[in-house]
Amino acid sequence: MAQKILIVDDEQDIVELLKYNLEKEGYKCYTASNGEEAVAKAKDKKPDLVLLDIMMPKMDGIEACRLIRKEDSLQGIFIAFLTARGEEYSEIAGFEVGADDYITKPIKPRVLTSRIKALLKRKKEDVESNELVVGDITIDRSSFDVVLRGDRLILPKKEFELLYLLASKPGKVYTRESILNKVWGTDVSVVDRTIDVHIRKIREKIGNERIQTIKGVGYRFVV
Amino acid sequence: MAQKILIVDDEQDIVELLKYNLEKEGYKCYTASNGEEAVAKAKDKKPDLVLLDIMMPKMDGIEACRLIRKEDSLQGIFIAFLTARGEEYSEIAGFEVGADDYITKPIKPRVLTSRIKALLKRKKEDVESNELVVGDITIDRSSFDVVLRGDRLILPKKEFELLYLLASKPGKVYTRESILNKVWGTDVSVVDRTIDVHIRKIREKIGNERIQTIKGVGYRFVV
DNA sequence: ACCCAAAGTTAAGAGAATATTAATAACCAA
DNA sequence: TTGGTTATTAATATTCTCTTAACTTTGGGT
Repeated sequence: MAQKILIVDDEQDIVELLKYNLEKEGYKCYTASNGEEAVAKAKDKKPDLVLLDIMMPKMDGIEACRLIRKEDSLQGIFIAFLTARGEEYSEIAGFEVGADDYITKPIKPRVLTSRIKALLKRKKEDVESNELVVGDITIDRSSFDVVLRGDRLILPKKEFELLYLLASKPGKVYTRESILNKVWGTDVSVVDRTIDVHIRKIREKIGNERIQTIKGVGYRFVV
Repeated sequence: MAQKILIVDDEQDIVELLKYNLEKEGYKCYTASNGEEAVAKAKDKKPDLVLLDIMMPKMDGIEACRLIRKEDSLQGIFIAFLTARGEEYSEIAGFEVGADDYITKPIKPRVLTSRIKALLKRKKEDVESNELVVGDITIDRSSFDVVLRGDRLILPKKEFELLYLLASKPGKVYTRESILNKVWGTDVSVVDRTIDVHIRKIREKIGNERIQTIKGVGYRFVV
């Protein structure tokens, strides 16, 4: 199935230009003209990639990006900013908010398509890896459930993400810091005990022995 | 250890600018001024990232990139092109030849460092999952495991760090002073017996003969 | 062989990190 | 909004690591 791209810009000309060129390459395109619309359409269409202009009325691209990143259902989505040359600050903010790439205007169609192809190729490779089987546990990102020796468990989001992280590299010790970065994100600030509490909840459900504590270091999942 | 960046550009000013800014961020930088030199230095220094100008005398960046990609010993290396605005063709060729990113001139230091950090962060996490194999012992930083002839041992943090230090250079004698500096840090003050006690605990677990005492000097790990 | 500084040993207590519990806050769906 | 679930925090308990002190042993130098 064709990969989907959501194009967001308040200048209609640019939207058309992009849409024309990308559809020629076989991508399915959707469009939006401001941040709010972008977030709504992203939730609705679940595109693979969002091309997001930064300067827009109502809600700017940075904010839209932040909201999209927060959305559970839009996890592996790629976001690339469209930015005019010279918007130095925005570029930095863009990366901090989790952009995967940014593309400078004026847009050169051949460059654009080449670049997008490269981006989406990476993505395609990632995506197929969403069912984890470790020992007697199966963790499935797409259905969001954990199956332990035949029993289906339901974990809330944070617990799921945390378990998924640990189980994705069995044996590897994750420090509290890296757990925070990966499960909670870089900008939030939560107290350390929060992690313990989540670990405890998970242990309650899957058994104590599967997650080990390495005191002074972190946690790891063992088979 | 600091991550290494190889900067390649024929314009000395640009090389200096990049070097200055990246070293300020704590990266170790090497430089080259043309494609041939770049390939040679890449093989020699094994950088984590190559910043590669496209237009250069002797051998251009595209060709250099191709050669680096072919080199077995340089597998996981990252390559980002430096490209002047308007070099449309080159950008496309760059992606086709396997660039991970490209950065447009004129270079804005804050954007550059922000971007490079994002790139290298991904990489660092992979690399650091390295294991040390000395004789019949395997010491794995990422899992915090010490495996002795198949048996998995769990050492507390300090013991682990100490063993890791000694085992990282088998045969080398570490003085008490340097052990303190590296395992405990420069500012703390602990009594000398503390080291003995830790050594003892380690010896208990891995056997006496693997860590030798050189009286009046220090300790060393032997195979 | 003796002395003495350096290293080894042991056990106990301080201290730090994590576990647990319960209460509160944020969130989401009906 | 409301009711129910999830997330976070605070307070307290528990566990394990680290350090120390006191004492013993070792081994090189005279």
